Amino acid sequence: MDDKTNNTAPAPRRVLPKRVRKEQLIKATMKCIANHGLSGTTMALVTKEAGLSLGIANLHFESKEKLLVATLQHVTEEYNRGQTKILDSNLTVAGRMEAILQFDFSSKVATSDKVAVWFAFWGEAKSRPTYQKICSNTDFTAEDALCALFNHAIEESSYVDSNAAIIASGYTALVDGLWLNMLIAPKHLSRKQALQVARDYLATAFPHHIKRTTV
Amino acid sequence: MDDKTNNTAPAPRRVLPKRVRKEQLIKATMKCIANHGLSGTTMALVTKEAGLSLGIANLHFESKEKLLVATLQHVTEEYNRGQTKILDSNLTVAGRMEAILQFDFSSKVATSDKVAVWFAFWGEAKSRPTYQKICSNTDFTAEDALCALFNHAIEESSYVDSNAAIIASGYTALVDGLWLNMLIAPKHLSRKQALQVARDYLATAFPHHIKRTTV
DNA sequence: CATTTGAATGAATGAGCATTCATTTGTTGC
DNA sequence: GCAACAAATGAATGCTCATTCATTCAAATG
Repeated sequence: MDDKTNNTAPAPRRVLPKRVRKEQLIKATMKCIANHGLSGTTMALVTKEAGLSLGIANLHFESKEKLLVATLQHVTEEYNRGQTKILDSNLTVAGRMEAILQFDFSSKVATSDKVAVWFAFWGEAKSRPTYQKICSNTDFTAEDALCALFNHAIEESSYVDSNAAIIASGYTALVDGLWLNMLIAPKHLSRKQALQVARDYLATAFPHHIKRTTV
Repeated sequence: MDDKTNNTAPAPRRVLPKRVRKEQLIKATMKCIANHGLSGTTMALVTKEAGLSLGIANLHFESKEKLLVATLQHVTEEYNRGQTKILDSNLTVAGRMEAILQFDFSSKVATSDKVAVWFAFWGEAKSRPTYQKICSNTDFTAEDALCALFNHAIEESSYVDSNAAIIASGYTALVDGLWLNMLIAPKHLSRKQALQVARDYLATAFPHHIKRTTV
């Protein structure tokens, strides 16, 4: 009787394709960074979190450093893809703006885990060219895309004295700053409040496109 | 020839008061964090940077952790003191606003070294209650103080539909975000540009107090 | 000048951690 | 059913680094 119901499950070892293993490990890395910080993230913790053996991360990623970079890329690429999808959609300019707002503060993007990863790397970026490149490229991409949208809005309603580049720069920084505050003091700044602050910013810049929520 | 002119200066040991040593070590820690990141900051590096012996940091701070916390506090307290000094001054409301803008993007505050320290700890704050408390308290203090100033401005010029709390929250987040971008991509966002973005924000909210810089 | 005090030093210690690789085990082709 | 192969494991290895503490030395005291 090779009974599978023994509760001290010994070693249900499985062979799975590389893709699946990599994904498992990246997910586990994100959780570890969120819960223990970048400095507290060890290979032992990550592999335990993934329910796998110690050696497996090096098998699939070659080194801890490469696993970390892959994790950062995973998060940033996910963000850029989501943003691009909205900006390339066939919504109206106002519709796209509203969608961006919802996206930036949705429960999918503004997840504590993901934002924690984001800032963990940002904090080390100054001394790590690899991290710096990934982080800044993500930000540039996001900002440039927004700039294009804002220029359309300015043309459409001929706002005077408006500078799309400045507003895009401001909006990007504002979102980063709000995420930071949500991360560190979620009880002080909720997602809903952060969304209100961001909407307020766009409503002020583009009153014909975005309506301020009544306070 | 026991020649004292040998250029590998041997050991001009000095005894100095605790206060001075502590300050030296905190300065050195800031530099290390800026140049090597929090994870790359070792006791050996810090003490070498300070030109002192390996054991001295533990002598004066008891542990690495306590040295790091002292460094974070040094930076945050300096910021809060500077901000308070402006807000408690006898300048007009508009004058205080302008002074805050200049202060937040002055070469004293927005120094690469200091901002790097700031964000290095912010990145780890989620998993470190001690860091989290210091970082979030600093932000609350700054935000509350601004909120009071903005309320005065609203009374003064009876702006309609303005909510000081939201604007303060937004301004604080905006400054954090701008610092972040300056830190990571100084070539993409200069101090001057960042100041313009921040001024734009306040000029939009308080047009009677702050004038937009022409673009 | 002799003595005491405690600041400063840095070699030695030991803990923690990434990485390696011999071994085990599941899978595939014959 | 049996090789041959590749995925997975985790004990062992060796390195990095915070911390300790016996020793050295500058200043204060009489």
